[in-house]
Amino acid sequence: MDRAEKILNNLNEQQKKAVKLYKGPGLIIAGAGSGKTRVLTNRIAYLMEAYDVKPFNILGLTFTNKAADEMKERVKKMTGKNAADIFLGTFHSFCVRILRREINRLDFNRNFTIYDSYDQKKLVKNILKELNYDVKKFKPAAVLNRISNSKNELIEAASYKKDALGYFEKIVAAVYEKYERRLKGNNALDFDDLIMKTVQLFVDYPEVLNYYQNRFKYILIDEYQDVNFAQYKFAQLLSREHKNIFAVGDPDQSIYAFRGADIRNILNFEDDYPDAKVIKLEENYRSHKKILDIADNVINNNKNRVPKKLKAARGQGGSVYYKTLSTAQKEANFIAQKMQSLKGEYTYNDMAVLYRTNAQSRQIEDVMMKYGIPYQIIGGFKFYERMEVKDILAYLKLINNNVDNLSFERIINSPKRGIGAGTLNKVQKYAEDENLSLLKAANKSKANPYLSGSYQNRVTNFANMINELIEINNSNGLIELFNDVIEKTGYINKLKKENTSEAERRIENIQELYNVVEEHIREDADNNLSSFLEEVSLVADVDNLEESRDIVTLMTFHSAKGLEFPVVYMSGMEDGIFPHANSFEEENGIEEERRLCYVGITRAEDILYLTNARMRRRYGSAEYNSPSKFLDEIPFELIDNKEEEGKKKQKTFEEEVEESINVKNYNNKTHRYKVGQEVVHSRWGRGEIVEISEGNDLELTIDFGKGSPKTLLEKYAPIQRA
DNA sequence: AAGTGTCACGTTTTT
DNA sequence: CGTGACACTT
Repeated sequence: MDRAEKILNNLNEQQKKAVKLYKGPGLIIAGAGSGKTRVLTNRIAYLMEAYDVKPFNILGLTFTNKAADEMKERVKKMTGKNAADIFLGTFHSFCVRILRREINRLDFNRNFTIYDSYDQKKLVKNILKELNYDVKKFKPAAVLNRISNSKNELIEAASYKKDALGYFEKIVAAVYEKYERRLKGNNALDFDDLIMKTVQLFVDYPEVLNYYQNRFKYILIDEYQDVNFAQYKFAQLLSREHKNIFAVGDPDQSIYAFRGADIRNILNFEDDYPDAKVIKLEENYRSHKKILDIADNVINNNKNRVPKKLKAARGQGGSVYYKTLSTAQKEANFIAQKMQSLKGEYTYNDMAVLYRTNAQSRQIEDVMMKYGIPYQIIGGFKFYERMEVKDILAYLKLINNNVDNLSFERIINSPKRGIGAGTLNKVQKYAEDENLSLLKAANKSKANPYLSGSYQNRVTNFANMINELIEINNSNGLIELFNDVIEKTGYINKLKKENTSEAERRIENIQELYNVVEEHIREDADNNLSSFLEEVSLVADVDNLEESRDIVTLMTFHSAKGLEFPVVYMSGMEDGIFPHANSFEEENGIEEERRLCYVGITRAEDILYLTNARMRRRYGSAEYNSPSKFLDEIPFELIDNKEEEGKKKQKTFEEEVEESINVKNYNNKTHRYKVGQEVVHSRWGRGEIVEISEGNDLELTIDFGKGSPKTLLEKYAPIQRA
């Protein structure tokens, strides 16, 4: 059997048809778990083996690096070494690659900085203030949202202004214009620019478009249901010449409307590409039938949808449980208990907890710790949002792009060097007078008339330090640069002097960032500052998913797309949480939430838990939600534990609360322990409380039967009531 | 300039 | 409940 034939092995008929598509547009409607990654990777391999397509003529676009890396790995396995020449990456990373080569045409410099949402918000806020708008009345986030949406629709500042009718729109228009000028001045692009500017380049410079059209003759796009207008246009332009566009997606899994994804892009594919071959993959290899039936019942409530029904290749079996708990706390406890009892039959990395908002992760995390269940949180881990990490990155950004004024502002007095807001203001004023970047202005501080002598010195010293680091970057590698940034800024030294546990954590985070640098060099064999910053800017949370250790995964429904787990816990199934209250007024909001629910259900292979709480705390105060309307859409007979639940007399809410708390009053709070009570500790096992004392914190003395009784702080001890 | 205290406000979801 | 913005003090 030759290699091309081998690629078709173990594929079903529809998959084979898809993989064998050669030229012309193709649309693969791939239901959840129908092997879409397999089709994508096998088609890439098949193009090379059967049709002798050169790897460097193939472009594969995904939404996360993780998806791209997985595909790369699989293609490599099937075809051998030449897979390295295929461009497989995210829309954003591909666009950055083009822009690094071509952006000088748009009057930017190649070493542009990529601003993240935090930077963007800061910039918008500065501009609102400069334009004398009240930031409390006109929220930077809201203004930024409008700007971002416009960019996703390829609407430039000038044309936004033309159509701006309302009062708010006019303000947005003014900010948008200034925002664009500021970005250009800082030689920076925001996320949305990465796509928009590339499209602009293609439209304005036909020779550029022509080059990339001929370079990438075969284009494959994953998650096509989630492309926004800019990405849609981008793909259309790039494929216009050779028409070899192969789009894979599932309209029922479109969940990114809030960032401009437009489901019509996939629904209208055949209008855009009239001779498109359309293939449907409806065989699901992931989930047991019961789970698919539930998913099917839920998604069927969407009106705006092309009917489709998945067939369960795995057949009957699978379990679905539904449990309501009195509080979110108990819901988390319930999940942890079920995890422990499934452990053995399943491993921890077979299990995932999904929730609608990141804020919900906290109480689940607490309980995981309490039970000693190892876990990872996707997205809640805001490493790159930590102050110290952002500071060090700001140094690196300024070194890489000397006109990046936003980074300059961030670090000129961090760590503290006696340059406060007043002095910064004077540097800015001088920079404006002389039309200089802040760093250039700082370099000329001796001539700055606004600054007195001692402040001239402080600013000059700072500028000199940056100059030195720029020199170091020119002649040394990344590691040396990183070490010198730490050294010359005295960043870690100053933290050490603080001698607090908080400072200790900061130092650890900086060391972690150092590890990221090392790993970047190791994996990409790339010792270049610009590529490091790019990688750091374009990582998705889910890219850091740990799969080799035996740990449970906690993440949002959104992050879970594309993943699968034998055991899935869908938590917070409550109206207002999921579907989220904000979706109630949005047009098609509920349908989008329902698709998200569908995504959640179809992550499960064997066992699905649906849980909710009657009471949960938000902003510190109690909130009472009724069960999610999506639960009503699941036929009763598909729930496995209904009898058990039915037999047991439902306790009233008050009874359950009574049972769980209120043993003794303490600091105006209720707690759950009393002397003589049995508890279980995650490490020492069963024990009895022999003493309770009330210092600043509640202390429990517990006798575990071996050795002397141990005194533990209630708020940290990994214990629960037996 | 830097440190401390008080108050309002927020949470969808993310490349 | 936390965070962050701003006012006030040193």
